[in-house]
Amino acid sequence: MHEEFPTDSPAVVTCGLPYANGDLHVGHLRTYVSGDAYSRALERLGQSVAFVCGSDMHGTPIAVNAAEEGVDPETFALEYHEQYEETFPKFNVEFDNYGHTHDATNTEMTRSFVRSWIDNDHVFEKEIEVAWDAETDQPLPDRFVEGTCPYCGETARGDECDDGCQRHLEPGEIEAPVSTITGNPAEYRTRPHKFLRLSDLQEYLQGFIDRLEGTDNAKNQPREWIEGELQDLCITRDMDWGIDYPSEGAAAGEGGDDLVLYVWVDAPIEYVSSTKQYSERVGSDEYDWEAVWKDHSDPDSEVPEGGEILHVIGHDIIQHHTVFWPAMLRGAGFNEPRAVMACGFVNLDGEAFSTSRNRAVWADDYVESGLDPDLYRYHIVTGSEFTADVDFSWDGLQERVNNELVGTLGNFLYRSLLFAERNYDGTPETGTSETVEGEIEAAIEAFQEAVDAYRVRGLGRAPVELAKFGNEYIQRHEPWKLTDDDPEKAAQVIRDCVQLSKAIAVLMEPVLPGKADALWTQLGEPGSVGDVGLEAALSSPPDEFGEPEELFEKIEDDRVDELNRQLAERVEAAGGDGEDGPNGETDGPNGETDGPNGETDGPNGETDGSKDGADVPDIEPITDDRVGFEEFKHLDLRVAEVLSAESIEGADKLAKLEVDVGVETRQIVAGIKQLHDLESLPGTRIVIVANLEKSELFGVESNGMLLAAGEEADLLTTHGDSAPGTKIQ
RNA sequence: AGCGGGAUGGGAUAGCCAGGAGAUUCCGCCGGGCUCAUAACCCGGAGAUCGGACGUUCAAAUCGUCCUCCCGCUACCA
Repeated sequence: MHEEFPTDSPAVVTCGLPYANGDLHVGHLRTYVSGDAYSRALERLGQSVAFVCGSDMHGTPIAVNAAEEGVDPETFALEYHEQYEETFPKFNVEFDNYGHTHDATNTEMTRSFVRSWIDNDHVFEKEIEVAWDAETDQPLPDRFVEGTCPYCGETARGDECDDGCQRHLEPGEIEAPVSTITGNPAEYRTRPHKFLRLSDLQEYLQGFIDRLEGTDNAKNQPREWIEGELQDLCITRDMDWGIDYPSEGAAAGEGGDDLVLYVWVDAPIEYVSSTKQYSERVGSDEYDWEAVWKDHSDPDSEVPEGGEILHVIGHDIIQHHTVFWPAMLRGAGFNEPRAVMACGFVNLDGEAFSTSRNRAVWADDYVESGLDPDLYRYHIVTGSEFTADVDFSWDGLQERVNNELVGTLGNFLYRSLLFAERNYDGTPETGTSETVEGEIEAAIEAFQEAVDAYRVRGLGRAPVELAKFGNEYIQRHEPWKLTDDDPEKAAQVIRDCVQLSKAIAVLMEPVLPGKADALWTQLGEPGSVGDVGLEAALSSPPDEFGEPEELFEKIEDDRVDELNRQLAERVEAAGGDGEDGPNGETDGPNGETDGPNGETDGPNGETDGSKDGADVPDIEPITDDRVGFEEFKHLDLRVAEVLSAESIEGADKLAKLEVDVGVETRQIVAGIKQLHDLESLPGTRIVIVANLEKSELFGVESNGMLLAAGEEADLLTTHGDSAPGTKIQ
């Protein structure tokens, strides 16, 4: 359906926006390194490409954290923005443009998107119930409220059930809301909000998903959502921090209604804005953002046309990029993504990162280690397939570097170029053999295939495979023996090796850009290898070059020991006393900090001391909300006798009980596993709600509910010896 | 139980979508070679019923069905 790369259209590669709310760690960097490598690979193929990104500045987590620190959200977010901007180049991640969602370009671009939706009649207003803090008299959007998820019953944030079922929650959905500002129960108030009518675009999205390229997870996962009924997206929030909703009544640019746009509206639009900034800087002759992003198809066409839009993200935000985002683009008359590449998590020594336990290797840790950024890049890109999880560890890094980069790649380059320089002052005067030329062509082919299949790992493998061939080749021909016996043959072999070295420089550029440039210079080539295409892999190297240097150095054992020790000490320090939140937060696995999802806060978390006090059990006030006697009578409470109790495999708390309720034997599930000795339960009289709706937990049917008091689940029983089945009234 | 990811020589991984001689790469083990090279590199070897069972096929690691086990997330009706 789509043409192979390179195409005549300009391309844009984007990475999920880092959320300006915390430090970056080596897990986050997987996306940025991969995007950078992929973008560089497209350039090697001759594709015109812009690589853009920006910081995500809005949303409630930033507003909440800024408020905690007593600074305004803009100052707070800008600080992280600047930090990110400085960090990326340290990993050779070089965006053509790096903006942020709060800048003038994105503010205006976002408003123009919204105006287009309004003009195209995709927006409607609806009164909805939103959480409200009565004490401070303010609305409580998204993370300003916590409560119970209506789908799974877990504690959830206002916009996302982060601990539970991971669902996106629309405003007003959360149950038993509590203000995170005052800790008071929140009220619901009716407020008018704006919605993007996704149902208008359902048919379009179904076609879109069939056209979408990229990794399998990104292509398959959204089908479930798109084929179901799409819920309209609430695009506004009652808060100050964000981009004002462009009110129809007010003058252009003026905000209205005290509403700002939901952070997931302006965040992806930054992809467009950032491209525009790049375009404006280099000139539209060089790169035209509108050619990429605008829809250039016929007005009636069902398929938009434009440039090649490629999104590199973590797989926690697939839904936003394959459902909401294309709908947003389509609704505003824009082009659609060609591919979404979603990567897996990064684990640390086989376990998930845990920022709250400080069990993480931060970007700064790596920078301070003094190790070359290309080593990290190689390790993370080739450590597993892109969609699979990948493990980061200092030991793993050492093994890969010492064996593959030093032993295979570096060694081949060094021995070849040194031999060439000593014996021929550079490139021997003869042509490349057919064998070697064929080998290089095959490597180029493999590289091209990796790009077309969106397999970043293949980009890193290609140069190492070629070096491996080189080592075999040089060993097989032993030119050091031939210099006297057959000088012509020796020159031929070394000429081949120099050509292989040059090809390796070109092929390794995407993943190992710094090292590739160093090699390029050693070869006596002018300029940067980043300026040449793949065809340079087969063109003649300069006649002369100087003595080469070792491109990679081994990582010594004591270095690794030291790095491991530092990490262990830090985990120890953080874990020893620094009480986690009750749930011991792990970071959104791979750390796509993009958007408000996938974010977890730092140590301060969301338990504020007053709530988890096990010490002074506050007696819950008795509710004023009276029920009538009739209503009470609806409950059918019965005495029951426990016949058996067994643990439910896999559940922390649940036990399966068989109880005798006189007329029959019931099976019920109760969350008492840790609180009672199950073996001692049979024979115990308990009280159950006999007419509770049946449900299934862990695949076990629960037909009724056991009653118990308080946190310790003190079982309700009878004072006398009422028979099982006796009704309680 | 649901969703997702796995199960491939001692460890870690590729191959599976587009079936074709039992399979990649890295480490480890055994033996040999080379000495241009960063104690590097090259060659050879031991070692596997490609989790299990059916099925489709001339042909299955690869496709289908069922099953077992592992991991992650979810579900924990107090």
